[in-house]
Amino acid sequence: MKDVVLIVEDESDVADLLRYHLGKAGFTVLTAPDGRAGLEMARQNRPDLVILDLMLPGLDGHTVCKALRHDPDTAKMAILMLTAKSRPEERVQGLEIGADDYVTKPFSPRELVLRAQALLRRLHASPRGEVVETDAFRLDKGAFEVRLEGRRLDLTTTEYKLLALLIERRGRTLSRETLLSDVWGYQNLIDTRTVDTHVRRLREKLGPHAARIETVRGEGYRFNVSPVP
Amino acid sequence: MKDVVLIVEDESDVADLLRYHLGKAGFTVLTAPDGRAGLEMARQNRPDLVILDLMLPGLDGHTVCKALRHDPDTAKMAILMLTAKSRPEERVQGLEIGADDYVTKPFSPRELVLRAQALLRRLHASPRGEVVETDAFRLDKGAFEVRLEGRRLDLTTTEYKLLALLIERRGRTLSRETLLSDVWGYQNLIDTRTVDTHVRRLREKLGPHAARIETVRGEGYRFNVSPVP
DNA sequence: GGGCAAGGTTACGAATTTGTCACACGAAGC
DNA sequence: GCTTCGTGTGACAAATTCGTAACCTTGCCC
Repeated sequence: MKDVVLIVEDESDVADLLRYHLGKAGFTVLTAPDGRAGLEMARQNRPDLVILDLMLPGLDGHTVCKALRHDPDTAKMAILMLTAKSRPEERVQGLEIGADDYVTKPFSPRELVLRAQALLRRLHASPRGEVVETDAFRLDKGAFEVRLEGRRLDLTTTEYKLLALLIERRGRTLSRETLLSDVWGYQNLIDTRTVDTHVRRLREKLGPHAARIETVRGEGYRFNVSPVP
Repeated sequence: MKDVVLIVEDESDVADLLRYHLGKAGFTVLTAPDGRAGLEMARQNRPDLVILDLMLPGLDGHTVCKALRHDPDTAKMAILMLTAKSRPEERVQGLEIGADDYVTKPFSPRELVLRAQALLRRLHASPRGEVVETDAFRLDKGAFEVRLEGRRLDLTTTEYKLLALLIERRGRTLSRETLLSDVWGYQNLIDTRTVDTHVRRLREKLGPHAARIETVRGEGYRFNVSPVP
């Protein structure tokens, strides 16, 4: 189960180094070049961990950290601060603002990865539900969420149920009747065309991956693991 | 819904015979002429059952079977091995590798269909989603529902999350902050009194079991397994 | 190409859901 | 008894969500 890490770092060589090592360690990596982009990406994609440079153009790390903790959607994320300074008072200040850990530059990539893993181990102490993963999708039944390439999809209950069903039975064509009976419950007076509308709404939210939900003319819909040839 | 069977068999007359009888028995039938194609088709189409000839060009049945069991996407499928040999040691070897059942050629189509049906009955009997049961409550995370004395509770998303959390951590007092952070995902923006309202709504739906959600004055709420003394 | 059926798209009103508030109630402290 | 604090209760408006209908596009068969 891949964890998602967001790197907020303006120096691209440092970001690349982090991306390489974290990727190698099995994380899904997102990056943002400045504080404002970082905040937006954190809110949109809900990473498990945010690695935050203290020195940033525009909003600095402390401000971003406070904002993350303050914003409803991002308050729970683990935050690891990166700083060039190692003075104890800086460290304390950082932790007070809400960072979970602190690493000083220059850092050993190995140490950083270990710290990240330790943070997430703590974060995951609460048990998660069952998880189904395909190449780009992750269905987390415990958290009621679907992630696409690490980004959390914002789904309604019906949409979640429908997508969860499609993913669980991926590779199979499911008739509208099957979908209606499993998602809506079986004693329904609901029009089968309703399925079409919900599929459309789902596809909209899947963006470039919309084609994953394939229409099988006269049969129903099917979720494909890899793009159709 | 129809069960899907994948036949991996290089002799087309045998494959046709199987296709005919399984189709007549109500299965959706897919075929693959060799091991490599079989693996690919299994991954793509996720059949319920794979009927696997032991003797195949290229990858042999044992290798395919091991590969199927190794990939999490295909590991749970039922596997029925077909072999020309009936020596007991072959049978044992096949079962050790992970096949669920074994049929020797020449076989009676009727027997094979019966064995396939038996395998699938077993497969479908095992529960899918995670389930937590107390004396009167059953939380089914897979089906997204809570049952009280067998009756399905009609809950909204928020109510379900809240009740699921209380049941999962039953016997422990959970503060409003904890509940907010776990159900809503954060603690900052929402009034803690909101929890009270949702607890009230839940209790309403629990009817005579309302007291199961105990108020711990000044602390929070707690779900009790047995009625409060 | 014409005609038809299946599916895509958009719009919209109704129903549901949700967070907050105001007030009522009751236990604990004085 | 009186006050206070924490919680229960009912109401409400805003936001979300849903199913349907109407219209448009596409694929398929002749």
